[in-house]
Amino acid sequence: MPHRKQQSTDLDASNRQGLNSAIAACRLRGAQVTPLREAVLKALWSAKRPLGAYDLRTRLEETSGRRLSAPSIYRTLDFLCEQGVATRIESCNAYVACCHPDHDHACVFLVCEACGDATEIENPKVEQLIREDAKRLGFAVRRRVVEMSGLCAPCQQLS
Amino acid sequence: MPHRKQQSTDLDASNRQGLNSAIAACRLRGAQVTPLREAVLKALWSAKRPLGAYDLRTRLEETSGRRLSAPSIYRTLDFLCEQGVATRIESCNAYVACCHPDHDHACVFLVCEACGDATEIENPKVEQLIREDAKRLGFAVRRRVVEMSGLCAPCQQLS
DNA sequence: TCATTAATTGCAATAATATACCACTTTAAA
DNA sequence: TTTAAAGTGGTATATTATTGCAATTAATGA
Repeated sequence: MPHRKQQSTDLDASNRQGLNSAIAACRLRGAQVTPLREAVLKALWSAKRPLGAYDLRTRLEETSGRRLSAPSIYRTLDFLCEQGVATRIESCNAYVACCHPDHDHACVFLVCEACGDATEIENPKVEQLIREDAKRLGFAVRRRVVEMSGLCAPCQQLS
Repeated sequence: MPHRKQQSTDLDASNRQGLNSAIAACRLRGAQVTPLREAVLKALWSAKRPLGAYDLRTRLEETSGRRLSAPSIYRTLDFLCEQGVATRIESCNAYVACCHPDHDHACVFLVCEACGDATEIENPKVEQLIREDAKRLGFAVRRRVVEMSGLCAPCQQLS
């Protein structure tokens, strides 16, 4: 029986702050933060866990009352990932709001197979180790994917 | 202009050895190595780079002259991954023969975006760092995905 | 301000990836 | 050799993602 956080459409204070700073970061770079982009980002912040593109679409359609096409969703997600304010979790085909958008680092995600929660942790040492390995091989790293799946502490209790 | 290794259906000596030791490893565990499983594994070893499930199907159909269903391919790939003799590269939706099937470690893959080659490296320190992080959070890691994408040395020269 | 260009969005169609389900066959175990 | 388990074949379908083009909106420069 998985432990599952309650879904809510509104943001608590800390998430609202995260959302706002993400928006500010995009604007600083001269990127347009359109209503659609903001709505998608807000949905990610309010979900707190990875959402698939089509899940996200359903949520946004329910919230906004209008239809959204798959390409719109994917384009928007691509934009948010490029801006570093969202991240694609490759092992889930899903997307989360990024909690540390301000610097270029190797985020490590711990993804619970039972409840679907994804915890983002930072570890500069992991980043550095990998960078050294890559350098030794002459490989120019552009993107890092570090994802652990397993069981989070609450779900271990429940199983 | 990407650097691309030549495709070949036959295995050179080192790949043949890898294939054989993978087969032996499965058998040691009491797992059945059926003709289909062996054929898929051989195709992965001869490709040397990640192949998508449908690519793999095409190759096997060309080699064997008979049709193969998608479910057969996926089931076989799941088996090979469970046995640790193949790995799914999440960021490519593709599969490679695993070069180090014998122990449970965090493989790091360097995937070239230009030529598609995937280099597997071992780094026990990465494994350990991640394990420590997870332990601190009470997270029980089951599966590790560590993938870097970028440009391999030969492709950097060509660009 | 208005024209021009660039960026963004809408949308239909379709591609690519993956799974559910059920019948049948082969292999392993009793 | 019967029985149970494991593996395979195949259809259909689910899920995830992209292409291509038209319409719209926003940014830029005269």
